[in-house]
Amino acid sequence: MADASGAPRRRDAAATRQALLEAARRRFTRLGYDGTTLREVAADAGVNLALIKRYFDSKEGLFKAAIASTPRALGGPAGVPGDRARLADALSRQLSADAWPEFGEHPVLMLLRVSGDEQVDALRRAALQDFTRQILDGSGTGPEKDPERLLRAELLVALGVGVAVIRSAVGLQPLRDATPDALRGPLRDVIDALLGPESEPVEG
Amino acid sequence: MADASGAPRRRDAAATRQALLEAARRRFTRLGYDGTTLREVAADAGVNLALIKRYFDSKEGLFKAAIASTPRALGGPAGVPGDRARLADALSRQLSADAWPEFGEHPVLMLLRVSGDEQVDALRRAALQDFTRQILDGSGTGPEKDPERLLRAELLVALGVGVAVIRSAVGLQPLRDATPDALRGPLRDVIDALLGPESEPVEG
Amino acid sequence: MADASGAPRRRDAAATRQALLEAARRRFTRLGYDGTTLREVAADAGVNLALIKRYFDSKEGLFKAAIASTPRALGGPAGVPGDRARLADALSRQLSADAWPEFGEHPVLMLLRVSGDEQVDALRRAALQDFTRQILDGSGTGPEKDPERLLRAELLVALGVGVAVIRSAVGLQPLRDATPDALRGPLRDVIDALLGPESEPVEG
Amino acid sequence: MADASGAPRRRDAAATRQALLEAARRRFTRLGYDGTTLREVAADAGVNLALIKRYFDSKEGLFKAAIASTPRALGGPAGVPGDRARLADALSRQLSADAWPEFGEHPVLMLLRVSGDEQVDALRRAALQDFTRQILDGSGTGPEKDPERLLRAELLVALGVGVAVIRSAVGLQPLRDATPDALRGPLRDVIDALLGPESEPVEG
DNA sequence: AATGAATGAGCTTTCATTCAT
DNA sequence: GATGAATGAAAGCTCATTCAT
Repeated sequence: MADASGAPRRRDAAATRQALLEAARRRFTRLGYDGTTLREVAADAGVNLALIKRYFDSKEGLFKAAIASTPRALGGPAGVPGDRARLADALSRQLSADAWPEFGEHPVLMLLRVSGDEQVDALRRAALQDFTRQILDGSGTGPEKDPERLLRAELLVALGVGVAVIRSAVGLQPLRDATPDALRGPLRDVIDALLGPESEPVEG
Repeated sequence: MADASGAPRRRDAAATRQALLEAARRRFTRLGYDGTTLREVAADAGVNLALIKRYFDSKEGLFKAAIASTPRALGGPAGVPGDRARLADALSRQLSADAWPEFGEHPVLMLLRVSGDEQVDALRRAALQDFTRQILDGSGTGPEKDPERLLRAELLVALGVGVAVIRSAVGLQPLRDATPDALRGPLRDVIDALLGPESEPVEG
Repeated sequence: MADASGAPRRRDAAATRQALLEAARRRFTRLGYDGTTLREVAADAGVNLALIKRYFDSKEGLFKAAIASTPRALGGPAGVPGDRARLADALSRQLSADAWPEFGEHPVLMLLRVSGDEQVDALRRAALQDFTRQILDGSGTGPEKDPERLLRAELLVALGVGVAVIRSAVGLQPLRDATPDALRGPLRDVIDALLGPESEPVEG
Repeated sequence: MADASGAPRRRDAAATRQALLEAARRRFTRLGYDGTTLREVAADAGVNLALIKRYFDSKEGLFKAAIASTPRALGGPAGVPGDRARLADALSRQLSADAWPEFGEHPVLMLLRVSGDEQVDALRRAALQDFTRQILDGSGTGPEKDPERLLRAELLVALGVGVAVIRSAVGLQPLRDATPDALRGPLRDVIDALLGPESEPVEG
């Protein structure tokens, strides 16, 4: 569907692997694990089906690689630095309608469902815990580890997941086409509500 | 798994149909569309596989019926009446760990994914719009239909969806086992943040 | 290859199962486990491939059923009764060229190779031990259980297995086309050599 | 598994070919034709898979070479010389439990099954006829070529084949672990029974 | 109304083989 | 001479669906 770009890309293992990985990521993100067939992934990548076994061993291996190669940073180059405004900004961009054009959908969707394999579950949990930690780090308050604070950060993660899921599954308007600008205000309000007033502007 | 209650329930169309529907709802909710097999649904219901065709025509027909039969009320018997505290209360109960024991998971999960069929999409959209409307109705402010207010309500719906999805997919703690009491505070904060301060207690 | 007899034999579970079993037995006997494909077995039986799953669950299930349904009696209706001449007679008939026309080969061939599955191994071992016991029973001597006597009986079983294998694999002449009459003399000599002179003609 | 001896054995065609051949012989003997995969053979030999094509052209080519390179001598360095005792001795050693440690199983097992290819069949037949001839030569009687005598020699070959097959396939005890000493007596009896009393010790 | 036999299509996986380098 | 990338065909298995009682 995508990369079958005429020239058969012969004899380039790295490129072939990469093409398969990207095709898989797109399909897994949009269609889920069961909805994705290896034949179609191979066709998208423009290579032979059996190469999936060669490079990823099995469908599960391909899925794990796809999950592992998914972007995890919430915000800028080095994650989200420490203040509330930047967190709101990062989230509103991440959750806007036209983010992730190369996936077709928000990549977090790949983290959901399938279940069963313990290793996959661990990967998914780790990814989401990563998001939670980034939110806490970016919330501009000390690392006081009280459980309610953790719960509140997880609720913010849940909000993000829910936005991605709803957009992908049913496309409610106006959420479906919301721009970063439209989301920034409401998200900032939610962040403040969940994480409390920003701790003193430490830096003057 | 459930209703194979010995006596073969011969010749009771309505009961048979109902048994199939409930079995299907449970499986679709927990395992998704692809993960649910008609044989198992029929076995759960204790009836013959071919009756699914008779009553629902096809797997998709069964799925549609399951979606259509899913509870839509956010709160009490007639939805959520008009004040902020009750909305927070209803949501915290709905999203707590042990709600919906008869489904195994939060029923909203059935509304997600599969896609493709236009009719199914319409059903799902309608269900989620229903939630949005109930939230707006329950938010204690006038029905001023500005789009941002709608977006903010949808974000609250997204939060709920996200909680259900995360709990089902990966089970982050402490969110996974959160009780209604643990959720009430944070949710109240989010509600207030998204829907603004409650309009003056109209009734004096 | 065999039973695709025009009329599709619709709606007769027992007959369908039987047809599959016979087709499987023929193929397993001639071609071994790996050499037998379920598609061909189904084609031979003139039924759909998926029915193998229905009736035997898997290839291994089919194989087990085929082994279990294989004849085990060395001789007459009730095994080999007690004297040397009848044992020689039974063996020479069993190992002659044109025995087992309905299998294509000697059914003992199905008992060989594949390995791996413990349950299958047990079935095979039991079948061959059955033969050994029948030989000892038919040897006209007391049941003195000394190990060498057991070893000698097993060598006789080995001779039978070897004849079947050689005939099937390479077809050495004159062994390949040997008639019961041609085999009786040599086999009688071997039996006597292995099991010792017949114990006193009891009914002297 | 065997020859991956560190240094990549570069540029030594004969050694590479030999390593492949030995690895193939081991696998074919233990696992049969279908159970042997070329990738594993190549891995055992520590060489690249494609070299099998270079040296043996195909899986069948490799199999033919493996068959052709299998030991055919029944007894000592120059086959079995002429007397009955030595034949029994040679056979009992050949058929004992721990003969052929370098194959894992008795090499005659490679001669069985697969079928189909005429050339392979000819090789196998020739090998078994070789055994038959050695037996007749070693039986201490004149080369009177009557067919029954041939049949009797073939039955002895069949006994050997059967022992190897049973040991490999199911492992009946006590045959499975029989030592040369345990086999010598019974085999001597069978030899005498099949080939008749030794003709006068011609050589004084 | 209800049952269970039968089917066709499609999936993942496995291999021998071929092709560039 | 040797390597590793790439391919095509076929296998076992699963499932929604249809057909005959």
